[in-house]
Amino acid sequence: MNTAKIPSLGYAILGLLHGKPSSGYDLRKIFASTSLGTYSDSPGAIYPALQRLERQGLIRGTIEESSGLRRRQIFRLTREGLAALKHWITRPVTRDDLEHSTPEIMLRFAFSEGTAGAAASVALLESLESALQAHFPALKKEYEGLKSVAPRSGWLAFDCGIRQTECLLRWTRHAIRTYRHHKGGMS
Amino acid sequence: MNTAKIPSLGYAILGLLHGKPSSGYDLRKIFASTSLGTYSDSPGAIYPALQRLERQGLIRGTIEESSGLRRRQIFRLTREGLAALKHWITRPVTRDDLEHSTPEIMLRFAFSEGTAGAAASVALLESLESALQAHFPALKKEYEGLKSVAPRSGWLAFDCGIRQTECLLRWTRHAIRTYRHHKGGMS
DNA sequence: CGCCCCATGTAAGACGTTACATGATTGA
DNA sequence: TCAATCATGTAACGTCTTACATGGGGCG
Repeated sequence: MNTAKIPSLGYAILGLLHGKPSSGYDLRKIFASTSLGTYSDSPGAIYPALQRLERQGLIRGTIEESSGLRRRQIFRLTREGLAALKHWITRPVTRDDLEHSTPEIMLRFAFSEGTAGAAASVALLESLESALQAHFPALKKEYEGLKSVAPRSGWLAFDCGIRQTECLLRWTRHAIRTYRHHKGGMS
Repeated sequence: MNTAKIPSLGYAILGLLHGKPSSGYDLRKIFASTSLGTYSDSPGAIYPALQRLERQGLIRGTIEESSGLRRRQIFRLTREGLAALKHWITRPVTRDDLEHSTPEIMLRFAFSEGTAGAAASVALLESLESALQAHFPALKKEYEGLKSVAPRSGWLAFDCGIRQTECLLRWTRHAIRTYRHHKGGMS
């Protein structure tokens, strides 16, 4: 398998293209108008990213001549691109994922059902739940150590992190229940 | 005023140095052992950052000869550095802050009390609260639009974002109450 | 005609990552 | 003496940001 690293923006693009083949301009509009991970809508980020993905064989662009407007290139996922997307979505959540990029986990989950099916969504959620449970005691312990030495605003900020983690865990369980409840309705 | 942009890591360093003058190695250990924003502990990030900050006149390093070990350079904030740190902390929270970097707001708050005093901490919290309140309706509206068209995992992921925002707002109010309750005890 | 929207790109620079290099001291 | 730890740094590389460039089409 091609193991070149793909940045978060790359996966966002792959996920969007899987949903609907689009041009670079279309993608820019999506990034500009929605709070999808809040990636930049700047051409200097998106067009080079598309070039990289095409060079890696994960997407393929075809020029659309039909309409009267200027040349428009529509990109589609290749088989390899779909495989890379699925691989990214289905791999288990690690402690590292948790500490460095919760938003990226959410991006993975957002694309999971349409790309890999509801079973993969649930698997990702369960992986996230257990990673959170494993991570939580260490967080609490660091908090206890901090509370005695840090200024008030320091431990309060840490408290915010703990609350957000608890909130995330509650959401995870809620999402799992949502899937279990009406288990039908796969796309 | 010197308006060169300072990246998030730069402010993290300024805040830590304000708390306690340290060497690059000390800072690396702090980043490696605590979950302070989860910055990298790699020398390739920290030493260049220290050089930049010194070039900008925000910190000054003095070589410590005393102990038998290898040359150690201890960095301290300059007056300009303290001013830059205060300026960063006391500026109001914008919608842009909210969308792109909640962790950075938390870093600002964590350093606020020790750097600019409890009054600045409360001001930052109040600014955050009003920014969150202003941002919330738009979030909800986007959610309503999404719910009808996106796959389940898509709107569930968005729901997570909403819950986290609510959680952050609750924490903000809790933190404000904490300050109001025993208003004494400034550092 | 001038202006804005569509649509694509490039160039320069900043920042972080990974990996490597260096050298001194302490302890087995 | 060999390894680990303290302590600092550099080099190559990839990616993102900001700003600029280009060019067709519709509209007033």
